[in-house]
Amino acid sequence: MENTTTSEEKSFLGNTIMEERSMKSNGKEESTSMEINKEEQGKHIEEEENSSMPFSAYGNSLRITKQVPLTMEKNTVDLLSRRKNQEDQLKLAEAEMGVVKEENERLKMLLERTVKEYQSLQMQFFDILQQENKSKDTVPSHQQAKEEPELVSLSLGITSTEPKKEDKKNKNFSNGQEEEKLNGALSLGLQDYRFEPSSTEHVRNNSCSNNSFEEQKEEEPTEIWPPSKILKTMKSGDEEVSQQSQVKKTRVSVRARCDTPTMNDGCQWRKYGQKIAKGNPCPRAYYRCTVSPSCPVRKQVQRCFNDMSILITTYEGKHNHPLPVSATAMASTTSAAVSMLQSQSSTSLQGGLNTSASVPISTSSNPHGFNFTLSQNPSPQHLYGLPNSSISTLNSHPTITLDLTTNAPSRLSSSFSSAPRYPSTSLNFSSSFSPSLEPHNIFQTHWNNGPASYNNHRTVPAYNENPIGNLNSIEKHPFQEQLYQPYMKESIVAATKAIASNPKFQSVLAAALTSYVGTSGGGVKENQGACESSSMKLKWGESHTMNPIYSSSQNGIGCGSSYLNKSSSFNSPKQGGLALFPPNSLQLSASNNCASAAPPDNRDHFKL
DNA sequence: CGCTTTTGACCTGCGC
DNA sequence: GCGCAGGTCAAAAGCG
Repeated sequence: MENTTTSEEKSFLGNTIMEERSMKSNGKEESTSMEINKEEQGKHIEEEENSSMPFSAYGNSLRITKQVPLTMEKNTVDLLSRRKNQEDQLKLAEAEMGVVKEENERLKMLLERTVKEYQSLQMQFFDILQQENKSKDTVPSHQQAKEEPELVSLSLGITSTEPKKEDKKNKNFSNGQEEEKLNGALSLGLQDYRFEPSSTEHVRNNSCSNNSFEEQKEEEPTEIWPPSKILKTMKSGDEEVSQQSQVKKTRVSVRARCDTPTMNDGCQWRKYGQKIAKGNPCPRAYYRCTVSPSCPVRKQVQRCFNDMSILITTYEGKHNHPLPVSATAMASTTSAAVSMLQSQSSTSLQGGLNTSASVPISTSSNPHGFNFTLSQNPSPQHLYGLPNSSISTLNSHPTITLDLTTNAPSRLSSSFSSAPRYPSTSLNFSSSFSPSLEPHNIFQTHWNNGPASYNNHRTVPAYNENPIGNLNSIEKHPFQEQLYQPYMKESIVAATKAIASNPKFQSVLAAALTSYVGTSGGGVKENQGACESSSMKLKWGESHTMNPIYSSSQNGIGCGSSYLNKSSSFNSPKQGGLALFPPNSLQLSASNNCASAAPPDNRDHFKL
């Protein structure tokens, strides 16, 4: 202020109003910013007023003296106008602060509501489980025995072990107890996904099979589970064993579009064989889980002959070791699918060997939702008039297919500029994601915090209380609008509808969503390394035909799996993050096919 | 050098 | 019992 006074004095001494004006306009004290606080402004004004006093005191000349009244008047007017402006600015700033505060409050409330909704959803989930447990009390003991393990395991398939083969395969275990310990102790969460065998959901044979899984037909010719087989096993006396055998062979097939040789599911796999299967010139690769030497889980990877962009990954078995975070997504999802299949199977068996169990897991109105296909029946059957659901049986390999390639409406395709060619849909899992579900990183940035973050976005809560209603309301909130990408909203809406019509779908969806979140959350974060060489980006709607999470391995195998893996050992086609996110859904894109060998440095390049 | 992939041989189950 | 197909083994080769 000292300088100001000095300059003003000079100005005043300069005897011209123009000079003063010039000085004021150029002076530092001129407040042009709202950032100046009231106190400073007050001082400023006061000093300026005082500065005018010396002026008259100096009174160097008559001429100057004569100008004093005019100068003072102008000065006063100027000061008043400035003060007015400052006050206006102050008010403006206060108003903005008020807006910000309101927004802050709104966000707080949103967060609280989200937390509440999450808790509510959790309670509902547990209630369902409890109800299921109650209903299970009435189920034959042998079935309980069969399904029990399912409850406690985060498995890709169903466990159990065929006496003969398993003994051979598990020879690494010193004894059965040890293995049991592993199975029990190492199980991860999300194991409680089960499905209520609601009778109303069964036996809805729909002949329409427009979208039946063609690949499934090829690979797994649908046929009715021969009653003779069932009878034979039942006659064998050891129902439990037969059940387990059946369970053991249950498979979960994931159909997803993927440019890379294999899908990244978060696990570490080692290829142990390759064969040309009948009906498909594309070789089928056989992988086994290498996270644990004794892990019985196997997976088969094969391209769809009709659409080479589609990768069919079939899982069988149950992990007997802790899974990488990135792998839990796929595991929980497949586990849920298996559980559903199992519940259906058991229900069917209960009902007199009728194998036409049906589970409506997809809806015609769910263009990018989950598409589950149960392979347990002779001919694909659509349940609930759902074109994408079918049941078939592959000998002793009941298979449930998660079809993540369903075409989405052209409208959707266009909205996601990038993947015009593959308008796929569905809730893909990434870590992908995935994305690189990503699932393949699918979500790293937004979902770093896992489920919690996810919930904060109100995706889950949205359908919890009032699915459709909330979703609709979401569209009205700009803030939420950003969070909810169009495809996301549509997926959720579709999922909501499906849930409304099928209780079992809740579990599946829950698992899938969990996968969604889980992958993006921990999985992606922890394992993105491998695949992000090309700065994986988690972009909503960016189109890439490849699944976000998928990464390629050294040999080209490795659809996004690597990016999820931290360890360098996770290179190759082995890993995965939940990569079930089709192009049109959550997508993680990589400028290149994420190579497993990608430098870890690029891990956190995910964007939403 | 250790791990992974490749690939031909072998094993197993099923249908005829 | 034979043939076919799916699935697995294991030695050799490749890769980092």
